[in-house]
Amino acid sequence: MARSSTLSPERIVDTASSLISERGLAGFSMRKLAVALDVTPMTLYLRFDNKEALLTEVASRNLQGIRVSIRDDDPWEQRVSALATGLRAHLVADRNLLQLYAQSDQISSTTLAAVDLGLGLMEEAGLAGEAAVAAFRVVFWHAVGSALVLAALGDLPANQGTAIVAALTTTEASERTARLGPYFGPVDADEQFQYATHCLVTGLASDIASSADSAARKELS
Amino acid sequence: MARSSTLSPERIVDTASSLISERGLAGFSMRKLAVALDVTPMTLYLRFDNKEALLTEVASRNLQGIRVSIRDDDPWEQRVSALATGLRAHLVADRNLLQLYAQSDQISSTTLAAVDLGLGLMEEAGLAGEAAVAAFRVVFWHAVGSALVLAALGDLPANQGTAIVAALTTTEASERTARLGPYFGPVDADEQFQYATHCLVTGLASDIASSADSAARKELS
DNA sequence: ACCTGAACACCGTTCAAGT
DNA sequence: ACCTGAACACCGTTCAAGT
Repeated sequence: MARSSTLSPERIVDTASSLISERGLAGFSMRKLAVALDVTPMTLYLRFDNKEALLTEVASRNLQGIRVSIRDDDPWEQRVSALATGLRAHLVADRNLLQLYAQSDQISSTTLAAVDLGLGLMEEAGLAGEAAVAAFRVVFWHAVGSALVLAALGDLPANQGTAIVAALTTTEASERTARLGPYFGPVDADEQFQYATHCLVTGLASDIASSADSAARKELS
Repeated sequence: MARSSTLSPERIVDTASSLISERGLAGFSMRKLAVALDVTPMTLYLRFDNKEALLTEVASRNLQGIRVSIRDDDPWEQRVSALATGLRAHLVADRNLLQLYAQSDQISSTTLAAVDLGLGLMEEAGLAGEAAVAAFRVVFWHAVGSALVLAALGDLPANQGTAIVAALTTTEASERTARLGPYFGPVDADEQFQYATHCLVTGLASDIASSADSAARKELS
């Protein structure tokens, strides 16, 4: 009879995930996890090769939950932007876990319903095969990159803003940089992302349109 | 008389920097640094509050070396792309140090000649004040985000490519995703970045142009 | 088969003491 | 003023032994 107390790998990953989410990656240790599960540290090593393997599993499991939904009647640019925003929002939702993704090499090796959605958008724009995948990658990594930047900068955009002003004005700043320095105030990371995404998607659309043109010209000649 | 053996903070930071660069951040410790400097660990704590403060100093010092040069006679889009590419190249140059930047909250608080260059490009495009800074930020964080993505994924794009194919085909993949799965092969990270940068800069240029239009319209009415 | 206690080789950091 | 030895409270991981 399978005792309910049997320590399944799933329960280990679950507990590790909530410990990290609650107290942060820096405060996480195999020993604390063992205490939380009421076992000896060694017991964990019977399920996972080492700490890194366990963390990879935690990251992978958490990323599988990504779901993004967009409104079908919106224009193309807006739907692509919504996809990027949704992806980023999921990654950013839990700072402690995001920190984990950045160390686990696993972002791309998880199943994403969002991948299918994104590929659909690219095919709708007229791209096929490798070109569709390449265009999707641009949007996908844009969202991931923005999330990683946010994680790297921590939760103190105000602090960061003042810091750059200080750096820009103390050193041999050019007239231009000194003049624009004050505008390096606190950034609204979401607003910043929206602007960047708008530019990226606009550029992507125009690139797709112009390569469709040149393909059409090629067919005529 | 100042003995040459006096342990300056600079020498500590220098040694820490090369230890991390050579053997990686994971293998770095205050004790090993102390051995390398032939002092007691405690001596380091007389100069720095703790390990984190020392690492922040290392990151900050390394980022101050960023220099990007672009060709003045290239078209605007190309120069902006070159700026982004140069920034990213510097960040990516040393993987071990990049890992460090991602943890140090310091990317933006260092002096960058590149900042001045980027701001100049935005003013040249007709942007002023806050709008110039916002546009520059888009390009800057695009480069940083891409570098962080690269660091997060490690040096194994081939591996990563096959992993996503496996994930896409094993699960309930839609017809579309299964069909496009094979195109998720190994990615050339630099090529990927070039494409994304091209889209971003194209979109930025068109956004600048269209807001100049609407500003002109406003002035006429 | 599954789990444990004790140990090894490390950490970051601090104390009281030396010169 | 500047540096040290010894210690504290942790780590990840492994061994040999238990049931």
